[in-house]
Amino acid sequence: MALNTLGEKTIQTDGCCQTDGCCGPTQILGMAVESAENLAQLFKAISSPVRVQMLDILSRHGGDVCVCDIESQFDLSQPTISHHLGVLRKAGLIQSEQRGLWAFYFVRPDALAQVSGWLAGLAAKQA
Amino acid sequence: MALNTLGEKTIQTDGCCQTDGCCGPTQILGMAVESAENLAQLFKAISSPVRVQMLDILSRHGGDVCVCDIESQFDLSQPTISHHLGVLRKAGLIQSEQRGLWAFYFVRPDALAQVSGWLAGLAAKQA
DNA sequence: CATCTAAATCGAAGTTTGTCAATATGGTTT
DNA sequence: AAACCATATTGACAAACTTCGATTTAGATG
Repeated sequence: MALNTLGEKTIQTDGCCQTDGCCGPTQILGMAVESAENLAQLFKAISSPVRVQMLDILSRHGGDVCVCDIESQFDLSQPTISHHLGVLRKAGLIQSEQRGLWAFYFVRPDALAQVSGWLAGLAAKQA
Repeated sequence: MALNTLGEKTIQTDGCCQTDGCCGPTQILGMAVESAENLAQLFKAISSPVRVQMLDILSRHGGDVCVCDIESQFDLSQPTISHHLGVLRKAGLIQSEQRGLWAFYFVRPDALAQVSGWLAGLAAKQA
């Protein structure tokens, strides 16, 4: 159990361990580094105003949206739009489908739910 | 309404407008740029593995956590820890309280709920 | 087949981020 | 008051990100 220099407990152990020696201060890190990296990567993918708006557009529309229509909503070059869509796609948050000359994008609700769920869990643990 | 060069509708208008001319293609962007920037800033604050783990630690523990105990969970210098905590604090996701020599941090569930809520809304809109 | 079009990729410039050593700040102990 | 301790701030540097112009790719059209 972690003690500060006053000898006070600075981390309360929960349920499983009420006594010293049961589980040390390392216990307060309950998340695998790997999970943290996966989650951080998802958050990083959303962490741009452009990509937030892209997700908004795609979700607001029930189905597929043509890249050309996304492009027209921003004052950005075509390569930049393509880059941002690529970031969201590589993160697994959206998916694309080629139909003829056009590419259509749509959100992957499962991926969004995963991120949303983790955040909801954080807030919920706060009694 | 957006048409591709085949003359096909590439964006379906929803409920409010079924005919051309009611609301143009600009309608598909339903979010204020300002909101997008605010949300993106919150996501950016979470978009690092270190800060994801910090949020996990703080939420896993019901109350305040001393900085010294957070520090001991990472193989990072003290200034770096302080920097990451500062990013989360400036974003409004966590809050700190000075008690004597020590600083204690805790999460702000309302801020987490805001982000989580937006994401849940995105996923929900997908019928 | 030559041309056109939509989207992706490449390469480069400018900006932001992550990290640490050094230092500053503000409270505590002797 | 002098020394000490925990945390924050500053300054510097490397890595990553954003953006664009130029080019490439792949499908459609004449």
